[in-house]
Amino acid sequence: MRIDATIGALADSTRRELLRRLADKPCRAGELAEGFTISRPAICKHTRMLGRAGLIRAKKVGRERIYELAPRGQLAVQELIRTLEEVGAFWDTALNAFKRYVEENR
Amino acid sequence: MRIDATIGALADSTRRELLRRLADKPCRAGELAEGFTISRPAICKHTRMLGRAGLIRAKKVGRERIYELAPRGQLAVQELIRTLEEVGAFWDTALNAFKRYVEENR
DNA sequence: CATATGCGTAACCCTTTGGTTACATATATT
DNA sequence: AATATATGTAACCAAAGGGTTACGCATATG
Repeated sequence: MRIDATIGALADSTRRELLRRLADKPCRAGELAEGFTISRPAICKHTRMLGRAGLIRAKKVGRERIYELAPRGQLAVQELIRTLEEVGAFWDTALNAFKRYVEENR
Repeated sequence: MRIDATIGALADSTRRELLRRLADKPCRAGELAEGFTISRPAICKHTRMLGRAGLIRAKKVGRERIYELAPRGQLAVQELIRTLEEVGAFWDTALNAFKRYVEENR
C-alpha cells in the first residue's frame, strides 16, 4: 500500500520536524541536521526514509545537497488522512449499531 | 507523546482491519481471529498493541474475552488526524514562501 | 596539487515488530 | 472428576527502526 510507506515515514517526530523545517525553505543537508541532538548520519537515514515515501526530494548543487518538500507528498499525506478518517468513523458505526440494537430489543 | 502510540497502532493493516470488524459489533477473541491467515497468538499481540494505544478494550465473560472499541479511542484518532493535517499544511506554507520569494525578487 | 569540506554509506548495536509453535490457565461440559 | 474449549503467555526467530562511529568520495579552496 501507498499508505503504509507514508504512515511509516510520519510515525517519527524527528521526521515530522524535518518536514516542518522544509516548509520554511529548501535546506542543505548539513543545515537540516543542525539543532538535533542525534548525529548527521542519523538525520541522513531519516531523509532517506522521507524520500522513499515520496515526501521530500533532493537536488545536488555542487558538493551540497538541497532538500525540499516533494510536491506529490501533500497528496500522500491527504490520502493517509482520508484513510484515518475512515478509521475514526468506525466509532460512529459502532455507536449506530448499538443504537439499532437497543431499538430492536426494547 | 500520545500521538506516537496511536500512529504506531494504526500503522498496520491487520490492526486497522481488526478495528473495522469491531465497528460492526463487539467480538470474541477467537471470532476476531477468524479469516486471517496469521495465527491466533499473532492476532492476540495485535489486540494487545491496540489496547495499549487505548483504541480497544476487553471484558472477560466466562472463559471468553470480548473485545470492543474503546470510546476514548476515537479522540486519539482525531488528535492524530489533526497532527497530520498540520503536516499536510507544510506544503501550503512552502508554496506561500515561494510566492513571497518570487514577489520580492521581480 | 594538496587539503579541507559536505555528505552519503558501511558496519555495527540494541530494541521493536510481526510472526511462529508450544504451553499454561481458567472455565465449560460430560 | 475428567476432559474439552477459549484464550493469553513464553520462548524463539527474522526483519526493520533508530542510533552510533569510521570511512569514502566528490567538489571547493589555498
